[in-house]
Amino acid sequence: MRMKTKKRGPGRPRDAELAERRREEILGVATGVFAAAGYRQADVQVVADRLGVGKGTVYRYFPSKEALFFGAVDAGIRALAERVDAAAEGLDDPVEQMKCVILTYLGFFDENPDLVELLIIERAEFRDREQATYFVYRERNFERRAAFVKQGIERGIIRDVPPERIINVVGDCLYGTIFTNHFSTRKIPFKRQADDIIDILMNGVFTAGRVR
Amino acid sequence: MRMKTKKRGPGRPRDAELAERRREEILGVATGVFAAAGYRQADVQVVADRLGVGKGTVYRYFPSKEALFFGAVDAGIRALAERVDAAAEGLDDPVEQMKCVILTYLGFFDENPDLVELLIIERAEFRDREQATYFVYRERNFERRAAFVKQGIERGIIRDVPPERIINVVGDCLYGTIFTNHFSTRKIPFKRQADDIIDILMNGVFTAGRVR
Amino acid sequence: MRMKTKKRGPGRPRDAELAERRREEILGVATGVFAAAGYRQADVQVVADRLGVGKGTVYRYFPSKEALFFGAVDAGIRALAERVDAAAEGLDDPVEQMKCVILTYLGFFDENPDLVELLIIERAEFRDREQATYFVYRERNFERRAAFVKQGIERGIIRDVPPERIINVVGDCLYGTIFTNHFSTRKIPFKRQADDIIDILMNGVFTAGRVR
Amino acid sequence: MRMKTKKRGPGRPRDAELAERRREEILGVATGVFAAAGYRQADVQVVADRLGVGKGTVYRYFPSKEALFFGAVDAGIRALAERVDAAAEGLDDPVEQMKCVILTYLGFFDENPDLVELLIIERAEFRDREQATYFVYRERNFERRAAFVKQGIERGIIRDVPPERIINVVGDCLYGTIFTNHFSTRKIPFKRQADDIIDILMNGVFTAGRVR
DNA sequence: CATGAATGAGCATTCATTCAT
DNA sequence: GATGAATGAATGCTCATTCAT
Repeated sequence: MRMKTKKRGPGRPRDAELAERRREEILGVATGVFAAAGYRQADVQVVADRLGVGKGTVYRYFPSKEALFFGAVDAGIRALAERVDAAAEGLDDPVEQMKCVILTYLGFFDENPDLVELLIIERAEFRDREQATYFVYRERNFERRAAFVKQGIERGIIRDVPPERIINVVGDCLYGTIFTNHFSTRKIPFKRQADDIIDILMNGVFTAGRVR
Repeated sequence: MRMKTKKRGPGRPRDAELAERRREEILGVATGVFAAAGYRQADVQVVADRLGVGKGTVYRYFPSKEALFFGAVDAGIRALAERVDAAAEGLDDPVEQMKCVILTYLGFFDENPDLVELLIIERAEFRDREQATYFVYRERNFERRAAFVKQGIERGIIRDVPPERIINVVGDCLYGTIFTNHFSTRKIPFKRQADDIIDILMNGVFTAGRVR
Repeated sequence: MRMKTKKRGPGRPRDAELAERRREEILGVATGVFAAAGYRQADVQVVADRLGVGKGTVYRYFPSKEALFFGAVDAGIRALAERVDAAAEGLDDPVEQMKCVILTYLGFFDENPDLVELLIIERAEFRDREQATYFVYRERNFERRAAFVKQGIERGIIRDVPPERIINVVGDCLYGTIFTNHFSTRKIPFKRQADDIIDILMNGVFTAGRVR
Repeated sequence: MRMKTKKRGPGRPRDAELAERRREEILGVATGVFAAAGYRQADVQVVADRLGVGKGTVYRYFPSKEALFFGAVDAGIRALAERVDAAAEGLDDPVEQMKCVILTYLGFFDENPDLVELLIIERAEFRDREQATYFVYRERNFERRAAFVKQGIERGIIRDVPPERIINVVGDCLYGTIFTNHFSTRKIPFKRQADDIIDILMNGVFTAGRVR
């Protein structure tokens, strides 16, 4: 870790901050370009043009188009994770947490539709990868969510079924929802959509009391 | 066996049946090639090679690579629709029907993983299309499903919520599930998966009796 | 010349006439197709389609696309020659003959614009040929025209310059005229155009009496 | 010699001059290749090979084969116009000017036979264009030529006929001449040819004094 | 460091011609 | 004879990546 507490000496400063800012700028533009054009169709030259820099400069920051793409996906997923974590933080009630996660998740993709495109593109172009970026994220959260579900079960709020089952179904439902939102003509405000999903997932389709 | 009862004019007769068989053969191979390589990477020459025909022959049946791709997607979606319709036919009970649809749907994609790839590729490559093929299929079934849900509500089996809400959530859940199945390392037998989904969607996450 | 005075014996008649008619039909269609599309772009299949026959049939009458093209050019040039010869026939006055030839020539190409295209296409595509078809035609007529010019000189009507000079300039002028007519936006009725050309070529640009 | 008096920003500087030189080099080679092979048959790779550069480089300078072709035609026509204009400049006598234009025109095409091929190819391949490049050039010069002809008429040197008539016939005659020169086996030194054309066009075919 | 000129592998598509029926 | 299914050679164009300046 480089310390920056001391004043630097003479000479050109290694402006790591500037570099970092530049990197993020590039990723922002790249996200838009990839989302709009697809991986193959996206032209690194276009990214450079929009940034007002040379193509070589982009290659200084990212060794290849692929690296640029994955940089964009990672940044997107990281932003999603941060947002969801921040929203869920401090919510002790499992139910409240689940509701909050759903709402935040849908809200995030509503604001960042490009990321949905990136996720689909990742799968379409890099089908060899063992696990897509998104699912790495999902796995990383698994234990935390499972703990919450268990808590809910212990408190008698959540039905006593394997937590994994709940997490999977909820996760798939959300994943399917963002895809459908962006790939079909369906237009529902994400807040109402969150309510709908929460209602069905929480209470089920059946009239109360009836169990399969 | 081709009947030749009618006199025919001079020249080589068209054999519509043979042509249709050939068309389907081509689509079968193309599905595999596209699913394995992606749209851009897929080489029409490879399709021809696998069929043991010339590239020109493929172009006799499909005017372009794009047409070939959409032919494959359409055939897949049509097969899905047929299978699900056939399975659901004759089931009067809304609940039984819903269960059956879910099971058949997951079973179909379990058997035909290539179609999942095709769906994702369609979206990744042809993002300009107003509505992806899959969603045309979903819309086509909407009314039918809504009628069943209403029936279930009238009979007091299904909670009295807008049928649209149920159909959307169930649909998104299934859509998300097949994607997750094929894009993550998760491996669950589709039957158990169907049971899991049915359990959660039918009964909800909450303990019985509790409503939001 | 095949005699058909005697009745033929039994068996299928060698219907040479039908074949000839078919050949001409094909050439007529081919002329239009080549003129409209150019040599490379013209598709033999299109010729067959317009005739309502199979592609193989066209190839029965012409061994190759090239033969088909040259057949069309030859037919066109032959028709031109016939028309011009017929018109000039019986005209003894060299001046009347020259006028008549110019008028007929321009009239022919006015009626048959496709032939102009064919001539240009021949040159554009078959630049290896020693002499284009059109110039074979021009050479074939050279002697005849020269004889007339000489006659005119002897009679004191035509200036005493090498007949070749006159024939070349008149020929080039006509050739340039039909090309210009079809390749530029210039639209002048061919009769007036003939008058213009005749006026200038006959009387020159200078005021009478003045000679270089 | 490139001046570097001004400070420039980082990165490789654009060298507009070099680029222009390169562009012209490419056009020169392309002219030869198109003239020799025709548009369709010409292979951009051959152009690149002859230049000793990669195919992509050619495409850096010209966005398409078509643009390359039209670039070559334009350059040729521009060179023609410059040469003719330069030669005619300062000649006040309408007759001298006309003679000079004819001589220079024929001389130019004698030196640049490739351009004749390009003109014919343009028409053969791009028959949809409203007006071929050559005729744009001809139209551009029309007014200027007409003014000279009028002057000649006023001075009593040129017969009092519509100037348009003279310009058209002379223009068509020249156009027809260059085509004939290159498409037939006729081989006449261009100077003599110019004299022949001038003689006939100026003085006419008829013996002096006789007018139609 | 930044730039952008140069490269060339990679792929869809067309269509003349052949020949089994 | 007639047909049309099959073939495959031929080529324009794109764009990631490199590297001289």
